Amino acid sequence: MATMLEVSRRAGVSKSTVSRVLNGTAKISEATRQAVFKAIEELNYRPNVLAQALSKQATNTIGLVIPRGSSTSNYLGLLIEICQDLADKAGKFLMITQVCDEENGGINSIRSLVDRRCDAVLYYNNSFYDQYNVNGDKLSDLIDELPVPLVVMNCYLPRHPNHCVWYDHVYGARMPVDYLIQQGHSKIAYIAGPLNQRTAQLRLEGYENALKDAGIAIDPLLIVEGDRYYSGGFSACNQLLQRKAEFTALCCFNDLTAIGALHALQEHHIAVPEQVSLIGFDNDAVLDYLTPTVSSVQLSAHAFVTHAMNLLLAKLNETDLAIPEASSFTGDLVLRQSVRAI
Amino acid sequence: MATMLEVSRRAGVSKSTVSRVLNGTAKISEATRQAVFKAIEELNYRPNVLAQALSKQATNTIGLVIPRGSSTSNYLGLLIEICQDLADKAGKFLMITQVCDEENGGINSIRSLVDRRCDAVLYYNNSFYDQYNVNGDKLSDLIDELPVPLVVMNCYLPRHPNHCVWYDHVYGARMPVDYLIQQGHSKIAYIAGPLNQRTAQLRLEGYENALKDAGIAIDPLLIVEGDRYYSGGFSACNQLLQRKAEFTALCCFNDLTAIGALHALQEHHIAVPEQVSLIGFDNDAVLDYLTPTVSSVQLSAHAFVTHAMNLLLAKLNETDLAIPEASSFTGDLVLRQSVRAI
DNA sequence: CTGAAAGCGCTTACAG
DNA sequence: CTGAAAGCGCTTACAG
Repeated sequence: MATMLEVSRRAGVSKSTVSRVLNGTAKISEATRQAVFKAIEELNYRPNVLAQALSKQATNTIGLVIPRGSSTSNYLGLLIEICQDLADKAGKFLMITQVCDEENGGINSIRSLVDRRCDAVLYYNNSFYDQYNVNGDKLSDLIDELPVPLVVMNCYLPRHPNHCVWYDHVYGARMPVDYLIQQGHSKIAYIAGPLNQRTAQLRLEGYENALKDAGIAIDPLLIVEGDRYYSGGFSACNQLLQRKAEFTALCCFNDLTAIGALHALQEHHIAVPEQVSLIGFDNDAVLDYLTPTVSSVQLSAHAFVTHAMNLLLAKLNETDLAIPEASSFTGDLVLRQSVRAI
Repeated sequence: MATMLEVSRRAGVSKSTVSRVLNGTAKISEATRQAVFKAIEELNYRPNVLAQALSKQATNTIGLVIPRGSSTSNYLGLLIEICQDLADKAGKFLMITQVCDEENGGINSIRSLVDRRCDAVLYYNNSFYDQYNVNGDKLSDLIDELPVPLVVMNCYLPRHPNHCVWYDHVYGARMPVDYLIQQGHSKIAYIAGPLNQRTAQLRLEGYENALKDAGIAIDPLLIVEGDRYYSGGFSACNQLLQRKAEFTALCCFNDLTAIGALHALQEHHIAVPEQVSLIGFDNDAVLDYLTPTVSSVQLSAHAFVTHAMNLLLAKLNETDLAIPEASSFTGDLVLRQSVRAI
């Protein structure tokens, strides 16, 4: 790998001149410019970005920490793609790394990006290991300590509301339940996500709140814990059926759970929506192609991620985004064949 | 951000000593060790990885270039997770970036990782923009030119067979067709992927080869182009039905296509598998939860990615993996309810 | 318009 | 066991 010094010698000029030609940071005579470019070409020279960064004390890089265990959803692809696009537009290099210390909530991964002198870091919290939101405190401490801006996605930090962007899972999860109640349902079952996961707790809370507010008693027999995968939805639904507790509607932690449940219902020849109305969560594209098509709640991942990136870029420019009340996102209920009034 | 110099002053020693304590690269008296650690603690010091890399002339980093437009599949999650795990195990930092120059096949993204002095780069080619495999030549040239090892996934480079790992799409795609023929089918339709994509071309070729080898004429009326999404499978299948060309089996470019097609068949009250046998490709987990469950071809992404990473690590150690014949991967046919003999 | 020199924050022979 | 010095490959005042 040729260095700038070698280029300068070959071109018969000084390093400084080569640097100036490359950065367009001073007027250089056309002759020397040509000579420099020729030498660069001949030596196949490429600047050492590390050295540049060290010297300039800036890397022009944004770090993104992505969660593990997302191989079952396409959320990750969206997240990365949106961040990449916005980083490109802002002229920043996006350096992505995956959480390597799940038990520690990814703190090490964030640190590692900062150690590489990212100008700012974006972190997606999958909340899986965060039963009591302990990571929340660690994250808050980290925000105070880090020399660069950190924006946290999918987690609400009371001490740093303007450093995070989160979904209102409670509200999102009660929307389908509210709707079902409005349609005359009162025996509404729920298959939760893994309840050691904060998102799962919050969504269950939404389900319960909707029932409470409607004066419907919460029946523990109508609540089962799934695992956020098809298989968990399938077996949870089978459990539900075994219990013989009647229900006319079933809400699920996510779409995979709902699809697993649908399969269980169909195996038992329980007609959807005639006998049971079904609603998922996430609005996966496949729902439109199932028979029946399945209703769901759509969280606008696009708006969400875009907001987070813009918040980060604003912090970089120290023009903190005027933050609307709270950077909280809810969702929309998307109705399909799987639901009917009673 | 405290520097090593500040730490050394606070501890009353030289920079060299601090460096040695941190790297365990020399015997240091316990007293000074303690003093150094104390100073580090007090100053909240973290080494500048950029400076370390520049000085050591090594970054201990592996670059991974991921494709765009993968937001519809969960392949990306798998790819990243496996690479991250293996990098962790090898004690390397994995630096991920997404292709930012699709039209150029990601060459710039690879370069940008090399400019950041990654010790080696892994690149997943999604082949979408590679109708005539032009990128293949560019990639081959790049391999010759780069100062570090580059391993290319999902693309066969004739000049560099030991720098790439690829799926045998032709063979993979003919497996279901061979099986159907063996089960007595001869009127087998096919919904292709977008045919400007190399993978789609190769899989179509597999379908055609199977028919040819069985002495079955290829009927253009039984071939439609989809778009690799549900919607394309749905409308392609509708086209197929409109043509009134009879078929007893339908193979698809991928599972999304098959699911879209299944929906179209069900809307037309065509029973699967009684009237039409259906086979997808990729073996998405959802297939087990559809009604009927849908057969597919499983490419072992895990083995594939693992092999690629190991190849890269071997190149880093200059102990080029003894490469079996060719780093080519086929798949397995996974049979489910959607297929029956005729 | 161009060069010599100092500096970015580390590591590592070379001495002692 | 420890320090002074040179070097990694750049950038950027400071001169001219």
